[in-house]
Amino acid sequence: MLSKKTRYALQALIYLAERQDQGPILIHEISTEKQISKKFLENILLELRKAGILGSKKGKGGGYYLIKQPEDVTLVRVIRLLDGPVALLPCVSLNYYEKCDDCDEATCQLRKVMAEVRDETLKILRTRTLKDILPPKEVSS
Amino acid sequence: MLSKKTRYALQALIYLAERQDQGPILIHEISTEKQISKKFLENILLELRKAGILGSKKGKGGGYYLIKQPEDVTLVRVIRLLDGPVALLPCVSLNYYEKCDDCDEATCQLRKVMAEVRDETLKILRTRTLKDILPPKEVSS
DNA sequence: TAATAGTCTATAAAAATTGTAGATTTTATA
DNA sequence: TATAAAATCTACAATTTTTATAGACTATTA
Repeated sequence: MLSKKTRYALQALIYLAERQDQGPILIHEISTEKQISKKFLENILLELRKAGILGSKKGKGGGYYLIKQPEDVTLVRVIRLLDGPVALLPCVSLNYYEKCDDCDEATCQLRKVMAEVRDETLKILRTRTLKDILPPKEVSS
Repeated sequence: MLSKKTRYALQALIYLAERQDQGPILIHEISTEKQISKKFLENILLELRKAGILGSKKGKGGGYYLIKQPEDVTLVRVIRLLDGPVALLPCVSLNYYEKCDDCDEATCQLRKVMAEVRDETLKILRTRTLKDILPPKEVSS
């Protein structure tokens, strides 16, 4: 399961993507609109900024804004940043690899299955971006 | 990531599958061989028994044994039992569904992506069984 | 220079995971 | 039939992770 942190991050990113031309948006506004604890959201937005996805401006008229195009922010990037590994076992994680003490990697069959799961998951999460999860435009009747 | 509980369960199942013809195996033996806390393992084996995957016998000469054929124990079954949902969001979980408070299911685009991830993951985990993760037979030279 | 708004460090609270204790029940067998 | 063996059950404890908060600090604007 994705953590709340990741889900909050995605919600905030959607909010900012929808207002990309409106200049800096207040943390407070996002936290109110999306019902996310403001202090918690601060940390999340900061991480997204440090990762180069968001920009920020301090002081009056400040706030956060998307500095990438929505189609350039992959879901896997956000998930890894806030949630950590995508893989189901540390020993098959590409970005957070750790040897597992219980399996011999050369022969462990579970590892092979989990590597397949990872690959199929990545196939999807690497190609889908923020743009793909923006709400569909309303069509008037 | 799979929990230790699930990983311990899989290890224990492998151990028992390899000894399916040897009658009941002691918890103590599995815990020693696989380096798993005995008391913790007790709980796990009990869950597997209640789920109808293992059988047990009390008293002298007792222990646990596999009551299904390894090819009939899917990985998804074990994972769901010990770990819970396979899906990355509660609102796309087939077995542990919960409405999410932050998305409108009809239009939420993230939900669609996560449903795809779930489907691809299930494609693999539903077809792979305990038999598939047993160690390969040694081939003499 | 006052008000605004993000940044930083640290901590606290809550939840989930992992692990333990000890009494109880069942079974085999001496 | 008494004894030892081994799973079962209930409850709790410790640890780790996740989620949330506090408050001082810095930068910016007007």
